[in-house]
Amino acid sequence: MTAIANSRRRQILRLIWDAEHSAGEIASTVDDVSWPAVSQNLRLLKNAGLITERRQGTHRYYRADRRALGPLEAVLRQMWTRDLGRLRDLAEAEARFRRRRRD
Amino acid sequence: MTAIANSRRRQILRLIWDAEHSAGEIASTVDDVSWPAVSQNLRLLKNAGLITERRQGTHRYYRADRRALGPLEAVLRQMWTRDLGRLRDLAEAEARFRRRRRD
DNA sequence: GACTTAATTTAGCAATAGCTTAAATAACCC
DNA sequence: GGGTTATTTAAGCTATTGCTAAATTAAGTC
Repeated sequence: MTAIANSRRRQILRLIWDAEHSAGEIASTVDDVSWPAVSQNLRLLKNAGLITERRQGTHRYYRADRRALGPLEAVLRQMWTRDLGRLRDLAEAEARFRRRRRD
Repeated sequence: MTAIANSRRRQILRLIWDAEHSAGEIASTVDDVSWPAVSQNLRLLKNAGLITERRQGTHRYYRADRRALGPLEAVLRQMWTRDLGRLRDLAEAEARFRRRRRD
């Protein structure tokens, strides 16, 4: 529960929702944060049993364990679409602002 | 989301799930915690829009806003029954212990 | 108005969460 | 073995969280 209470971790979960990704891919996608921070969040998610880890060579691939997430899945989906809504609103406000300046 | 990440607040929500209760009733039911602490958690829940408040005289009655909780309801129910399970397990372990001592 | 009861707000404190930088591990390649 | 790449662990720091005790507000009663 506390695992998905954090927005960075929700972002990570979204990244590894449909397909597995290596720690490096995740860390370079999530920005404004260092690699170790991402690694720590991955460990927390794994300890909570919400993601799976597959090691291959020097890489570690992570993936959301949707079964383990249970009813949290619905909550996550709601929050993700809400985030998208906020982004869209921001973009629209930005566009209105530019249009007004141009006129 | 962070609102229900806290076990005290989940406990409060369970108390005011089916019927409204006054702040005092809630505070005296939830134990190991002071009134102000309960009051603060109630305010947090209210700011998050998850509970409603009705004032009558010197009393304030709170109640869970199940519509606002949306998919969080399923998560809460799962956690509550899980807590019950833990309590039952504890009780059973306790019983086994006593039985063994009695023999 | 003074008094009681119900509840909240304020101030301050201890524990925790999440981060950063630097050091360590682990698998691979030459 | 030495070097490189991928990732984690460790140590330490700051911000936030949840609490308590004390002060405050608010509504009713005499």
